[in-house]
Amino acid sequence: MVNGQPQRGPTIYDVARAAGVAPSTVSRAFSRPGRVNAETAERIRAVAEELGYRANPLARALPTGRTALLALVISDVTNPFFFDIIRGAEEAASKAGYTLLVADAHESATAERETLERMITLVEGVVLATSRMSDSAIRVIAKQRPTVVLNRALTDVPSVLTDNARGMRRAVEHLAELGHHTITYVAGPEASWADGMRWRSLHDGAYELELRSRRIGPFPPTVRGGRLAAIELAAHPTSAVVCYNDLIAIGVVRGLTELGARVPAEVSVIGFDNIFGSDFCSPPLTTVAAPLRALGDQSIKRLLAQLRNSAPTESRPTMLPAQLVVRESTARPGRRRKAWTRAAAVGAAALSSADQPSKRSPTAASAATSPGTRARTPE
Amino acid sequence: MVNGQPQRGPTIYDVARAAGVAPSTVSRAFSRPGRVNAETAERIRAVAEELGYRANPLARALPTGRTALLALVISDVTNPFFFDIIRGAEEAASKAGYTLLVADAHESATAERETLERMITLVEGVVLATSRMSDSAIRVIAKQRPTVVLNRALTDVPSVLTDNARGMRRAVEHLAELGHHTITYVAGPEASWADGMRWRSLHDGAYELELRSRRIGPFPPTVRGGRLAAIELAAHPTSAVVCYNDLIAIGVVRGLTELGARVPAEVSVIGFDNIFGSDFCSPPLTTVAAPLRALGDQSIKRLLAQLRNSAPTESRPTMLPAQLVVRESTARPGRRRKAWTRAAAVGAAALSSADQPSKRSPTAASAATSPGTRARTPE
DNA sequence: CAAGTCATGGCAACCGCTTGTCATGAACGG
DNA sequence: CCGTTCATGACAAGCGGTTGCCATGACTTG
Repeated sequence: MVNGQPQRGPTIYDVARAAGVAPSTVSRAFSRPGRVNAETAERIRAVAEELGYRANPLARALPTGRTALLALVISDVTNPFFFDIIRGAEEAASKAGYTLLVADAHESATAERETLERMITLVEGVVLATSRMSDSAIRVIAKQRPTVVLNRALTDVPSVLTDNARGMRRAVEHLAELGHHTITYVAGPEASWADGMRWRSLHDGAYELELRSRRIGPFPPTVRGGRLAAIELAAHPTSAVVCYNDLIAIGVVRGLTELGARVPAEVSVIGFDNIFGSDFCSPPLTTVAAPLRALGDQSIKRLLAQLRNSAPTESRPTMLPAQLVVRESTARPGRRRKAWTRAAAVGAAALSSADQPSKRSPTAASAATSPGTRARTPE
Repeated sequence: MVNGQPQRGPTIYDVARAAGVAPSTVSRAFSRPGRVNAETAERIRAVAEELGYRANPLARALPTGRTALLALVISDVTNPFFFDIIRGAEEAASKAGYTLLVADAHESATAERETLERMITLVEGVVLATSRMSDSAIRVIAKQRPTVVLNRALTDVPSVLTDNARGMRRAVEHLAELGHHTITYVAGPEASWADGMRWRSLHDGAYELELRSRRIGPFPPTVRGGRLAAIELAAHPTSAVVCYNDLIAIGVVRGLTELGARVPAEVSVIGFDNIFGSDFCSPPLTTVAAPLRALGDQSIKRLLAQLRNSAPTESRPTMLPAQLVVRESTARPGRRRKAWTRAAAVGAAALSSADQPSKRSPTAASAATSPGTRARTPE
């Protein structure tokens, strides 16, 4: 395009003139089905088509406030956790005739607020996925536009949650069954509501099953954060680790491996969310799968319900089930536990020995065997 | 919030009344710095602050056309390829005071066109990343709004590209150095411009280095697509495979492994893009790294330049360098090539034997060893 | 046949901000 | 002392739709 100004197309006035009716009639022909004589409407539609008329969403939104835009604020685009959430949300939104504005908060409450500030006036509703903002900041938002929070509970603000408690419970049971006695929780961001929830559930579950639990962290919810955690883990070894999320878990596995610990032979690691990549990392991660797509879908649906009813429909949180996916990062505890800790204590980048493939029974039917793999790390 | 209608805040009229000036003066106090007496402006600003006045972007955009919105259309949110592109783009956009609208085309030209249709009137400019639309469809878009295409060349439409040719050349050289004689290219979507480009470069490079090349596909650019490709590869074995992208490469590796072929001992696999996950899959992928972040950043910058100059500034494509990242999915060709093909021919889900860890020299200094890993696949 | 209904289309007033144009008066120069 | 110039602020016309209300005329009904 040549000129800088956005091109303006034909307006209802042009259509009206061409069709020999009033602009208001053109408007109604489109937005108010029965309000206009069928034949007239048809004629108008034909003329509009011919002229290439396209309603200007801005102009429409100005008097009505209906922008047909919904915002989905996520804490980090770079986190695969949000893939399917976005997908689910996008689908639900566009099916309802809305366009989704995806905004990234860069894991920062400030950035989140600023971004929100910028687009709140533009959208009809907001989904805050894994928000890093304070409760009160969220309430400020909720006062301006219908709001739904994802993976966070907040009185008076509708929310959709994963059943972390049950998921975590299953993870703990799994480890208990394998024979572990102590579980270490690798914590994620302090600002994360889910993090507190998960830790509490682990703690309670462990208590009931008579296991010991401890917690380290917080760590950034990234692969890098997980590797940091691995170093700390090396200092105080356990046989079983549950991580805030898969990203951390992947980092932990890699970090431990580099430090010479074998996963799962010496340390079992469980992640959370079942993100893209958790099945093809090495070893494939045992993880508590979040219903990602459904989370996105449901949060938009709740938002739409609110938009329609013009009142926060019953504010009980929507609770979606989690599911333990057992892969190959967990096994019964071995005994060579001290070996790698010492190695780690000595130096950094490991000089371990573990060479024979781990022996554990595959959890599912199919059982092809793959060659070993090295753990070099070109970060 | 209680009422359904988006809340309307104070307007310039309210501010004007409270400050005892005309609305136009309030408007200018904000948008036209020197146009209003400094003291008056200060007073207005104070009153506005006190009233909590926030300019309504819609109302502002209506007469001016300046929505401060930019669209980034990507072919699939679920593809990690776009992570850092989005990041880079988002950053560049918000630094320039624009908000980025990220839209997903679901790998479909139709969906892409529809989405675009819906938001083109809303945005000031468009970046088409890895578009699946036809050239002519893109030109139609470009006629309506300033447009930049990413990873695609198109006369008259500014573009930013990765130097695929050179990257592919490096990949081919790498395989040649290792001693491979034939290279199979696993093709991605036919609608992808980059796909054609990559294949051509591979073909040419192979020719010059006196290797043989062939091509299979197209396959969907997903892990799943890669596994499909693996089956086809099993029918016509080669020692070296270059894939359209990392996702396919990961799928190929997994598929081959399940079929009983050892990677890289029997088959070397190279991916493209260096996406999230390509470093922690098993084995870590040798890949041609695209400058993802820079791609996002540069495409927005070009778009902004166009927006400012109100004319497509010099239309030479911006070319960004690619880089071969050698990890562990490539090695010199082995001889047991026939083994896995037969196995594959026999049945599907593999029953291979390969058990001893592969032996190859790590490419970099550090060299910790990890235990073997199973290839079960809970898809 | 008069009065009441109803379907249909037009008029005009917004929505909130931008901006071209003009009025006003102070400062300034000759 | 008068005519210019300039800074400042107000007026009002849009931008492109939406929508409440009214006018018109056809049709129904008693």
